[in-house]
Amino acid sequence: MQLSYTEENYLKALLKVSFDSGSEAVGTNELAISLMVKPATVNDMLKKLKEKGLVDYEKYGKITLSADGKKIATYIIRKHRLWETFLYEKLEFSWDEVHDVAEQLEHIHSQKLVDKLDKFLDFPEYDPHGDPIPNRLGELKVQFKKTLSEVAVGNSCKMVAVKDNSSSFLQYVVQVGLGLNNEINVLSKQEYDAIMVIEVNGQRSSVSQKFADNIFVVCQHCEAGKLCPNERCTFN
Amino acid sequence: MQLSYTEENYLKALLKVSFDSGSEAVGTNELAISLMVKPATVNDMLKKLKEKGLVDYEKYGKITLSADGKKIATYIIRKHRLWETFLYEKLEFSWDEVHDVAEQLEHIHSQKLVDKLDKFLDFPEYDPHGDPIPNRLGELKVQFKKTLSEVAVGNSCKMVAVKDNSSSFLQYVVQVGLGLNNEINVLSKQEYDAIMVIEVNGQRSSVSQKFADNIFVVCQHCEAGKLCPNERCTFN
DNA sequence: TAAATAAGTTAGACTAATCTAACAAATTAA
DNA sequence: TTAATTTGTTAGATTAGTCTAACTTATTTA
Repeated sequence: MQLSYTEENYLKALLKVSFDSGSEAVGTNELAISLMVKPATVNDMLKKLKEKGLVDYEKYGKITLSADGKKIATYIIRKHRLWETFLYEKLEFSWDEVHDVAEQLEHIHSQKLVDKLDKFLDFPEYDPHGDPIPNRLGELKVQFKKTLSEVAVGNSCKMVAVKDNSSSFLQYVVQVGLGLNNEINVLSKQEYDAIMVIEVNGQRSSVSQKFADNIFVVCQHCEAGKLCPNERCTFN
Repeated sequence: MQLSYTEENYLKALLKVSFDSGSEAVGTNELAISLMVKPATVNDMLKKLKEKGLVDYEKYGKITLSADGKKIATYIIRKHRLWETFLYEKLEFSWDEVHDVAEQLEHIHSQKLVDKLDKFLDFPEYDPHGDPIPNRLGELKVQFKKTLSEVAVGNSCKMVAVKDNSSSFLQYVVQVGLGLNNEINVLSKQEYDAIMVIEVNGQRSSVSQKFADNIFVVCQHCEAGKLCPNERCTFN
């Protein structure tokens, strides 16, 4: 089934929104905001995607991806993250530049291209933002991660990914001296507005709740994909 | 000016048809055949492209690219050929597989991507089919080449490019034992239907006029981009 | 629980890219 | 130099993706 650029984007958005919101079921408005179109437009497209068996959806009900739809959406995520990795690793794009170009490249139709790119990159497991790359079968590593905002004062943690992939956010992250696998010490936290003082490589910065919500971390003793062996770890 | 996928394809086709036909000016029908749409469709698009100042065109007259149009078309060719080179050199695609994927990749919009890809490939001058790759300024190497069908019996020549980039043709070329920079001896030629017997690396094959029309060659003494110093060379 | 608000749907319109069928102009050939 | 043929144009229709404005259903809250 050959889908249009737009249809692919709807499936991808559906997967992403359900990831971010934590719940399988997604609403029309939510999706419209994510895709930057009007709810009416989403409604029209939903009918088409339902017709094609890619979403499960009843009038006035919540939207979920069908098994087929999920497979396709995951494949698009795979392509997106492989391209990001290519741009970053091979073409020396910076962290904050890769997302927008990958948004285009993810829609190239060629199974062979994806497989060969994967091999060329030596089967990477994570993209430059720390997000796991689905494998050929659509499986992806589950990380036991929290957001920085959940870390208690006095604890330290390791940054493993970012939630927001926008250029402006990523540039800010770099400005704070932060990068993947860096250790972060949480020195203090305002009760009123949750502003945190953090320390990274000796550099102290104050960051907002919004900022901390977009940084994913694990306990520095944790290994990716496993529960931390440290009994006192607050991340399990 | 951000052009659509389709508009870009019209400009590219215009450049390609005028290359192939040898004349700047192109007709509606010719273009329609090249793009595999109906003449009426071409006519509609031409009005739009004229509106945007990308083609010069009067009712019932011939079509030519404007300076702006030519620049854009050349840039698309540049992207196409760089991607072909990437697929062939880095991802180990075969000769006949690169074209179709490059047809998609050429429409990715990112100046930075093109420049970085160019650098990554070490500024290649020719693509896997022997076609010259326009540089950043849109300049491209001119080759003093002929088609195999123009070579007289008893002469030998060197294959430098193919005209037809289709998978089926390229597979046939490989089958004949032929590749870029191979020497070809023209052993005989039928007067009636121009069928040629050629020899490549000791392998003899009979090839049709159509085949020979799609193989570009130079005298084996010629250097690309220069007139051959050999006075008896029939290629100058 | 009834009114207010939020969420979702429908009808009707627009644009881009395409088509078919009919028509007009230009070129070629008898 | 007219008729036949080729080439190019126009009008009207279609599909995909989007919109606005008006409407309906569901949820929240006073």
